[in-house]
Amino acid sequence: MKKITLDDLAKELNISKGTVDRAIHNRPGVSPRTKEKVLKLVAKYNYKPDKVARVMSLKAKKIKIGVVCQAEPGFFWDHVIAGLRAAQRELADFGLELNCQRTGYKREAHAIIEKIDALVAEGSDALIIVPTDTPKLKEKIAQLKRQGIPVATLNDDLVNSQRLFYVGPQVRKSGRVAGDLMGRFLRGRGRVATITGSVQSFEYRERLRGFHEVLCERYPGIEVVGQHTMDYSQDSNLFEAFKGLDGIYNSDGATLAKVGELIESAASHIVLVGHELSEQVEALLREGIVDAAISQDPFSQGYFIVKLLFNYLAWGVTPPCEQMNTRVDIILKENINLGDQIINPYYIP
Amino acid sequence: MKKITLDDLAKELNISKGTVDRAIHNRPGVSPRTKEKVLKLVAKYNYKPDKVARVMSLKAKKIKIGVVCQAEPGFFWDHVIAGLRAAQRELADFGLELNCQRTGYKREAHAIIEKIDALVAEGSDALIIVPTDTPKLKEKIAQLKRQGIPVATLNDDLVNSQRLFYVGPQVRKSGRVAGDLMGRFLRGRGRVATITGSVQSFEYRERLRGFHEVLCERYPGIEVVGQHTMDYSQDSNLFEAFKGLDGIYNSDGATLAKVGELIESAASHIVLVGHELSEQVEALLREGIVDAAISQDPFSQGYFIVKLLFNYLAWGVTPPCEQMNTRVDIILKENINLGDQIINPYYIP
DNA sequence: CTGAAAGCGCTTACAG
DNA sequence: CTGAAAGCGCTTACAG
Repeated sequence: MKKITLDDLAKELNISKGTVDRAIHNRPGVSPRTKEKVLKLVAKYNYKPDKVARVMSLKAKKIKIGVVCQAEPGFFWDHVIAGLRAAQRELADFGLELNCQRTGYKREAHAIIEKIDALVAEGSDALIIVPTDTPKLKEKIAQLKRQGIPVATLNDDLVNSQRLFYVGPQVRKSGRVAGDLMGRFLRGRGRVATITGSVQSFEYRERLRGFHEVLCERYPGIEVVGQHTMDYSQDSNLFEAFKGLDGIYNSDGATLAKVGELIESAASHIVLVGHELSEQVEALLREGIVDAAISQDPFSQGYFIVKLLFNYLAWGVTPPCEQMNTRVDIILKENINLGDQIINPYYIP
Repeated sequence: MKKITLDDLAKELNISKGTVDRAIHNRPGVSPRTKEKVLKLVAKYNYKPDKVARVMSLKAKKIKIGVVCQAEPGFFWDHVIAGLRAAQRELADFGLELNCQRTGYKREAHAIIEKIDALVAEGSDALIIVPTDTPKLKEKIAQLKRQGIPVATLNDDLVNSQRLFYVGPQVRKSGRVAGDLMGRFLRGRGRVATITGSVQSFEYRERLRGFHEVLCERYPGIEVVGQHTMDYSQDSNLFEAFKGLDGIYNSDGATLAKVGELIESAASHIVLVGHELSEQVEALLREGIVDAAISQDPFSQGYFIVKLLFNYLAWGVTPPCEQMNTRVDIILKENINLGDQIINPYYIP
């Protein structure tokens, strides 16, 4: 029942540990015959190298992961970064080094590629990026793959690229959840409007699509009477547009607090459903202005993408699937701040 | 910038590594003067022993955690166990051994204590238990603490005991969330009844309390017209009692599927809010019979309590607080099965 | 292509 | 009370 070691295998085959090790890890300089013998025995005993010993003997070698990550809005991305850092702390003793480069709100492909090149030059073994959907970036990812540098996508996927895997939300589903909430809160009837970011984005479009789908399928008594856009960084007055509405769905994750304030100043009783938490949104939830906020669990996005990529690099563990999704959390007045991250022993608030 | 090691400290003080090690870990046989010198230097450099090397040198020593855990209902506890196992797999190479003993639906103190004694006899370094609130068990926990065996409570806390920490849900809050949902789904008016488990339990009582609190505070137009009990293991017919109701709150986590089926057969449009997921409850959510199920994230309960206790035993990391809460997840038709556990690389479905 | 040996940074049994 | 040394299970530079 004792755990089998390299030494055991070497003794049984009457060869040295070094040779066994080389055979197992496909290192050059092992005769095919020897290699075969070794692999047979490995399979027989289901031998797995001891992780701790491996890290121990590789002390000098660091595993470097480079990150190119959006910086704004902070109420969302700060939590992603907190997750990245939590994983970094957890894995520091196992040789992980994380280099995190932040970009602005607009993720221009050229800026991302520039940061990627810098990270590669500095010696990154793998990259985590928040991509934009451009051919240039896809080509870059393919090229990195050829160089042996795997890329994982965070928060936004790049489906037809050579990226290794994706960690992030299911945006369409989160739109469907919004539709579900709106339908229930209005008991199936009323006039609603949608407000979305002015930027053309896959994310915003998919959310709206999910929202409309659910209204069509299950709440025919709800009429969508207006579709507005709004900019994260500019003021906007949709005051007039709110008249006579029963509900508003705010589908981008950046303007919920603004919309809430507009409604508040209009002193109307519109049901407001939107995405992402921030201090302001939490306050508006408490006041009853925002009725529900749907969160995509930013902390977990950062935390798990690092753990998954590290497992891949350090122990050769391939993730269970290509797309791994964070939760779609429904936050109401009564479950703001419940549990969640605080339970993670590496989380530092 | 190089990481400082035991050897560095020893060289700087012109003493041996062994002595430095003994001083740092409060092991016997170090003169006060030497100890002081060492600790001063440790503080100066903020020296932290390398975790990997520590585990490496302690290979022979296992850290044994014993678990006394409820077994039923399986739709809930199976996920707790899955979480325990996930943590076990993650930490196996670091010396964790987990021995999990399961009890039945009713957690009799004497049965729990029996299992505790067996686990201690077998050499457990620490215990995780799902307690019942009896003086005997509290006394047992105090006694274990005196023996140097820390106890963590899972899912159900024992507040005035000597337990080290608690991981589990905030039951009162989850009742409040239920009240919030009921109020919103009924738009603030209607007749509702509550159904709870027939067992006297802190958990059930607190949930009902939270539910009533929110109705009182925020939804005066909702009238509670009936309070029923129901047994997890017995049939029950509340058919008549459902007449004329707009909503039902099912506060125990075990009978939601049953209540749902009763409502289904009555073909009525009662809003049904309850706790915990199971295959049947998921089916009822899809059919629209159950309107919302509130989950307390059983997987995380199992996963994190093991990680936290292991961190305490292996590296001396004390958890950030005494009570660590898992999430209060709101599950509707549209966010069944979204993300969550699958993202954990050690989760095996 | 293969082996013997040193080393990663701790811990501990043994000797003094 | 203190030191010198062996050992945990891998990896790799070096020698053959």
